Amino acid sequence: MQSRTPASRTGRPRSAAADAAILAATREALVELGWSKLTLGDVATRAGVAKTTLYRRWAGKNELVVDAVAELFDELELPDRGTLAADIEGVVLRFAAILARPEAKSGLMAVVAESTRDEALRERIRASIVDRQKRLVHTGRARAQERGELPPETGPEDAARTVDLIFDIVAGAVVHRTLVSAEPADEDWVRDFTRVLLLGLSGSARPGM
Amino acid sequence: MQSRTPASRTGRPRSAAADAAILAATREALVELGWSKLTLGDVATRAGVAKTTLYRRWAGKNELVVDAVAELFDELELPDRGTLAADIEGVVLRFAAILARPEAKSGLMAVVAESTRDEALRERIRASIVDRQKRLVHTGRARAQERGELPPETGPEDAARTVDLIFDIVAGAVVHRTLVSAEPADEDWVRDFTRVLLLGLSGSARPGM
DNA sequence: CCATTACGCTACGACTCGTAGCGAAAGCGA
DNA sequence: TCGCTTTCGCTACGAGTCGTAGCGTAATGG
Repeated sequence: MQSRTPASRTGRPRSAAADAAILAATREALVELGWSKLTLGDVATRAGVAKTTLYRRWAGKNELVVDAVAELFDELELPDRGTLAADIEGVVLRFAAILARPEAKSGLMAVVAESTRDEALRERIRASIVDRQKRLVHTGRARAQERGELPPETGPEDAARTVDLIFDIVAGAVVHRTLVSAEPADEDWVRDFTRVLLLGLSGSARPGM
Repeated sequence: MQSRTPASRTGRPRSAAADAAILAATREALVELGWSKLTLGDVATRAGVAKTTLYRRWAGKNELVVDAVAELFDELELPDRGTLAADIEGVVLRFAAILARPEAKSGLMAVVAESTRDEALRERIRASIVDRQKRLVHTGRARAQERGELPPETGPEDAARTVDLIFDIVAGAVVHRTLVSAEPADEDWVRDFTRVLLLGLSGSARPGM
C-alpha cells in the first residue's frame, strides 16, 4: 500500500492487521467527522494503535485518506450487458453508488483539492484510484468496437486521447452531479446521461430508446 | 456578499474597502499557501485588518473562501459566436482558464469537499457560484433552439432537467480534466469535448468538422 | 539467544483556533 | 456641534492539534 519493498529483512515485521485496522478506522472517522475534523490521533485511537505507529507508515492525513478511499473503488467491474449503452449505464451506476457513500464523498474531493499543490499526492491518487479505473473505459470501448457500435481505432495516440476524454466526461459528470449538485445519480439520470454521451445533444432530445 | 441587509441603521458602517482587501488577501494566500495551510490570522495580516474584524464578517474559512473564489467566476459570459459548437467552445475555454488559476483550483475543490458535510455551505456555493453560471447553459440552449440546432422544449420540467444534466457534464468534465487528470483543457481538448457533447461517441470518431 | 525492527506510551514545543475585553475611531441623527 | 451606536485594532487567553523524541517492551530471524 505505501510501497515498502526495500530493506527490512530482519526484525519484527509490521502488523498487517494494523494496516487494515487503521484504514478501516480512517473510513469510519471520515463518515462521522468528515475530512476537516478528522485527526490522526483520533484515527489511531479508533484503530487501537499508537499515534506514532500511524506516523511510521503514512506521511500525513493526505496519504492516509487516499489509501483508505482507494480501497472503496476496488470493487468496480464492467460486466458485459450486451450493448454499449447497457454497459455504460451499469458501470456508471456502480460508480455513483460508491461515490454516494459519505466516506468517499468527504475524503476524495479533499485529497484532490490538496493534490493541486502536491505533485506527489496527485501521482498517488492517479496510481491508486484513477488509472486503476480507467481500464474500465478501455474494456468497454474495445467491446463496443467488436460489436460494431463504435468505429475502430485510428491510431494508438488517438485512442489514448479518446479514452482520457471519455473518462473525464464520465467521472466528472458523476462527481459533479453527486457532490456539487448534490442530487443522486440514479437510474433516470444515468439513462439521460448515457443517451447524451452516445448520441450527443442533437440526437438525444426525445425520450424513449 | 454575506447578506447583511437587516438592522444596522446607525453607528459606524463597515468598511467596504476592508471586504475587498480581505477577499483579495484570501486569494493571494490561496495561491501562496493553498487551502490547508491558509490561516485566517495570516489573511487578516495580509489584508491589513485585525483578525477579529475578519471573524465579525465571516463565520470561518469555508465561507470566506467561497466568497473569494466566487468573484473569480463573475467574469464569465457567453458571447454569440454564431453556432452552438462555437458558443460551447468559447465558454468552456473561458471556464477552463478561470479554473486553471491556482486560487480557483485550491479553493473551489476544498470547499466543495467540506460542503458534503455542511448543508448551509453547499447552499452558499450553489447560490454564489453554480446557479450564477447555470444561466449560461440556459442562454446557449435557447439560442441554439432559435437557430434550429437543438429540438424545442418538450416541457418546462424536462428543460430544467436537461439544463442540469448539461451543466453537470460540462462543468464536471472541465473540473475533472483540470484537477484530477491535471492536464490543460486547451483548444484541442475543448474541440474534442464539444464534438462528443454535440454528436455523441457514435458520431464523433473522425476528426475534422 | 541476540541483533534488529516494530510497537505502545508519555511528554513536549509550536502552532492555530475562536473569543473576550478594552479603548479609540467613524458615521448618523438631533 | 454633540452624543449614540457600531465597528475597528489590539492584546491576551484556554483549548486543541500537530509531528517528533525518548524510552522500555514485544516480536521476529539468524
